[in-house]
Amino acid sequence: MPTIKEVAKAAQVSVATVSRVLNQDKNVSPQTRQKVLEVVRQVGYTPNMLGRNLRRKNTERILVLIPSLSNQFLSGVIRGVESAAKQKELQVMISAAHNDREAEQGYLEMLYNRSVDGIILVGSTLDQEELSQLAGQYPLVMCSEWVEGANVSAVGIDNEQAAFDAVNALLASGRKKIAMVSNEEVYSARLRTQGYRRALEQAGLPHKREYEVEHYEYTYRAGMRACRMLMALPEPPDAIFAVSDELAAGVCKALIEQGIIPGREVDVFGFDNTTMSKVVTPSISTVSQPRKRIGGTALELLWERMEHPEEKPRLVLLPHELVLRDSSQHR
Amino acid sequence: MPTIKEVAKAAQVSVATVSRVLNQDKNVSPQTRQKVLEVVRQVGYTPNMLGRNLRRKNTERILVLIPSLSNQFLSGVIRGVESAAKQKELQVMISAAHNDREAEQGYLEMLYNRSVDGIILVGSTLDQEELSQLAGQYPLVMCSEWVEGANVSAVGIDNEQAAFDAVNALLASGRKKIAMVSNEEVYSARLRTQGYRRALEQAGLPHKREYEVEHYEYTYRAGMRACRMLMALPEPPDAIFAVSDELAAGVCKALIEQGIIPGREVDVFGFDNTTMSKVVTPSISTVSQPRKRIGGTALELLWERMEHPEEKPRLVLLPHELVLRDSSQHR
DNA sequence: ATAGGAACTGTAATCGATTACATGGAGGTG
DNA sequence: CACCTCCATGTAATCGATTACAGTTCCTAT
Repeated sequence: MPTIKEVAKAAQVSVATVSRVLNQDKNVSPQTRQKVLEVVRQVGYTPNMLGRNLRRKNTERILVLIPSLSNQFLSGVIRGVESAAKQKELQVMISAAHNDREAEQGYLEMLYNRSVDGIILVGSTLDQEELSQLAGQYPLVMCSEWVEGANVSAVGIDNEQAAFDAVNALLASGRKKIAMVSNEEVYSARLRTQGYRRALEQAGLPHKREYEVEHYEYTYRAGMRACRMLMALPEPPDAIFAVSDELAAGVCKALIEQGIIPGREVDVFGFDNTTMSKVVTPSISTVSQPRKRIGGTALELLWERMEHPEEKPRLVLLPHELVLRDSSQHR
Repeated sequence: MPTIKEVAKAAQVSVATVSRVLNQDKNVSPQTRQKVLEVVRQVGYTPNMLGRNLRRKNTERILVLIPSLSNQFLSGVIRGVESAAKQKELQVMISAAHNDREAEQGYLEMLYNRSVDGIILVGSTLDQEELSQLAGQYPLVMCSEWVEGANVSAVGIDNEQAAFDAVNALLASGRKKIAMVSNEEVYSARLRTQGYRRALEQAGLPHKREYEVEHYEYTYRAGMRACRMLMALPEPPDAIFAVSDELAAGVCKALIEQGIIPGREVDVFGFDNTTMSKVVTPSISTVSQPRKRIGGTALELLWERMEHPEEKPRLVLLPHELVLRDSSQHR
């Protein structure tokens, strides 16, 4: 791998001139430019980014740090990030923190040690204090999942309202005994539980404690377990709202195992509009988030932080939509 | 963000000494070490990786380049890469190339320009020539999906044999009209088609051209389309083998739409043992690959290339397993 | 007592680029 | 012709670390 020095020698110019050619500096005569480019092509020179980055003090690279890779919804968000990043000529890298605090901190350190120019963080194991402090010093924004009270730019949907809407859809088709499968560890899920409660309250329905089932994983197994618990109650629910499609798919599977067809005796509602909600039979009603727009906005917010670090962080809420399918009655 | 120079001044030592302390060089007296560490903690110093990387000529960072993020199977593979990388103290970054040649080349350039120390490539749009050349110069290995004839280390399963086994399982339960949904653009799928044909041949069955359906996507929609085509044939198949679970799920969905229950009149077999194959009803028989082991081995192969670039690339095939579920008859 | 070596520390070169500043020549103007 | 400007190019400083080499001190063995 040749260096700029070797190129300079071969082209019989100084390294400065080579650098100018490569960085489109106008102060180069057409002939020298030609000659340099010729040599560059001939020896197959590519600038060493380690040198460039050190001098420029940046990398033109950002990191998207997500909790887990096997998340269809997030892959849509990342598509949004990628296409917005392309506009700004930023390279996008992804890493998974797996809800491991140490791993997360290891990746966040890339801000300190300048390995990346900024980070888009999806969820976090850090607290509001730590996040606010970090975001105050470095370009850091949150996306889809954020932390209550943290002074960090963020983008997502209005989770409380979305859950409220979903539950109202169930109420509208006559359901009265609506259960919820949630996860109090995640802020977005807590908000959804609040929306669920508000909808019940507004409809004048009591909200029974035993209708709120907790699970710390968004897996279909957890959904199955939750469903079995709910259906074993003295007064089983006639609708189940889960905070993710995979949970909802598990709920449906457990119902089917018991001979109950989702959408008939019991309605099921999911969240995120993933492929799974479309593929399973019956298909699952769900809340759709504008994934690509969320990702694109996250990048814009990050850019804002990079260009104007002094400005205040802001929260952007984008509109959600209900997608009604066979797992819930409707007309 | 303080630099090593400022730390040195504050600790009243030279930058060399600070560097020695930070890099566990034994030639430092306990007192100075103490003092330096004190200052480091106090000012919150973190070494700037851009400087370190330039000097050391490496980044201790590798890239896993995959075609798409929304792939449950690959996320397991990456878990395997991550845990093996942890042992070697390498940081793992992931990027998606989306089958876009330009995007792929942009990421591969990170080898040339030293942004990463090595790349694990899952599939590629490059040809054997280009890949061989690249892998000859830089640490590059392929994983799960590789390219015929490329002189590159790779790890995966024996796709031909796996398909052979899957089709034999269908034959064993009495199926005779077995169709296949494949993708001739992908080498692993071509191998699977070969295994399918070999199984039919060995069973003395003709392989009908119209039973081999092509699709260039691994989506459930493509699976549905393929299934509708197959079932519209004058002599529809009594079993359908798809090269991915998502395709298989689409096949099942289309069957159900026609009132046919997978596993009764028509068997369905998928590939990869993803969550989806378990969640859908009926659950789908599939081929399971040792994902984490594949990922771990990919990292070991990459490490081999990094440490001993002169040694010949090698191909590692790991064992697969059939997972029989409700979508296929069996006893 | 002195040579030799070990232990500790500092000076300065180095990695590969970018870029501020200096320089020299061409061309224009009064 | 003298002077100024502008363009093209080169020289050298710089980014922030690591590390080869050199120097100093002090201990030990003869």
